[in-house]
Amino acid sequence: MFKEHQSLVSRYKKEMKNSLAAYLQISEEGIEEIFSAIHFKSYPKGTFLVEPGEVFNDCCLILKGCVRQYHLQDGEEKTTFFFTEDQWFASYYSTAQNKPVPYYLACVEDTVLSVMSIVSEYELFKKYPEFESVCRTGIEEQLEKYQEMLVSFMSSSPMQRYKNVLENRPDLIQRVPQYQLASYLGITPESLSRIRKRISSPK
Amino acid sequence: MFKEHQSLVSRYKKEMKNSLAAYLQISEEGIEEIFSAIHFKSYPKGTFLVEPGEVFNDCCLILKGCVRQYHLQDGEEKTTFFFTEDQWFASYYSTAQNKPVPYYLACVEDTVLSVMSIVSEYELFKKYPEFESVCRTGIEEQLEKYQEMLVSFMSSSPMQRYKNVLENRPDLIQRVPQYQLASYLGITPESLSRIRKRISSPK
DNA sequence: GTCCTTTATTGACGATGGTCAATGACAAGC
DNA sequence: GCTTGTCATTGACCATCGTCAATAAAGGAC
Repeated sequence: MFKEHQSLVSRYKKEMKNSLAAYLQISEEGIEEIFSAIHFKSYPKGTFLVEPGEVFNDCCLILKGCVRQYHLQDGEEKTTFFFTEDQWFASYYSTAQNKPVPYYLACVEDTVLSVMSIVSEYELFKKYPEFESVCRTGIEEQLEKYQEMLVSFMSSSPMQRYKNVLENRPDLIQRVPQYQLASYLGITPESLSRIRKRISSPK
Repeated sequence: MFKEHQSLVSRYKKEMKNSLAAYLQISEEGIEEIFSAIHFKSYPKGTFLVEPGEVFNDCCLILKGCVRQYHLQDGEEKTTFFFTEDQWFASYYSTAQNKPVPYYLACVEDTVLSVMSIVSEYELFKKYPEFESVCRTGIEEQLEKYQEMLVSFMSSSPMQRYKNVLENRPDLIQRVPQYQLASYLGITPESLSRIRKRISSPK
């Protein structure tokens, strides 16, 4: 683990425990048991969390850093998501069906995650229905978010999509190489370059 | 309710009760209570289930028919989803936050739904954790499905998207007017028409 | 620092999509 | 039957995107 991550992690641990206690009206031991199923991990830039062909069994929350999801299509990288601070990801399908995922998850930056295996999650759900409730609500929110992303993507042009990113996730443009951002917008790096030009010098 | 829907509905009711009993290891009365919160409704083609500005409080499963989600953007209809048999939809965000939805849900055909209000759902969750578990799993599946849709949409061209529909939901092409399908694919009716031509007569 | 790889930009050109207008096909209402 | 309105198709024209190639800029390794 990186030196600069060690103090971060101990802070995150405290925060996480406080959040658990705030959201769950259960016994101290319950909180403790759930907390002990959470692992804090630190990865250097470039690390793959999972690669095509592997089963992905974890639910990961980003505490610091950035993770990119992409797959190869005819030799081309297609970037589909950038996860950053406070966003989480998992593949319930891969875990439940024991099927490999078709994509890479790669750290775009040095990254700190809190990780819980889906199996522990399910065991804890049985034991603490209230924990299941909190997680279910989180999943509902995530579902809503993905629906909105889909709607937004379907009903806008590449230029509008770039402007959306500028508006809603301006940090991404600094953090992420442009060719990755381009495929995230569904276009080629050349087109993104021209869109940026068109925006900066509108005739 | 349509005459031809009445016998359908009584069949669906039986099926639904059987499914509940199969998935939930709880008392007869529990099943009965959950079942009684489900309402079966039949709507003629053209009915709006919800319109922009209204709060949407239900979780709807399509037993028969087709529902289209769309919104207006600069006066243009943007179709974002077609829900058909065995698919369900809800807006947990709208219900939980008491915020209006920004879209229409309109029946493209005469449609039969099973409906449960989200409020009853949450009450039943408290009473029957096992019911919550089953629903959570359903939501996880839905989340996974939307992620895949998003990935598929992001990484394919209009022509590929049309071919995907041909492949995966061929019925849609018969059931739905082409101008609605076009905006579902993110293009204009004219472009869809040309894509169809290109496919049918490849030079 | 230099070298080398990766990434970003630019130009040229063909393919595709958007727009507008005209036409054709079809169904509903009278 | 005719009319009307809706939807689908086609053509013309321009904007944008993809592709390929060349060049410039940035970042790492040494």
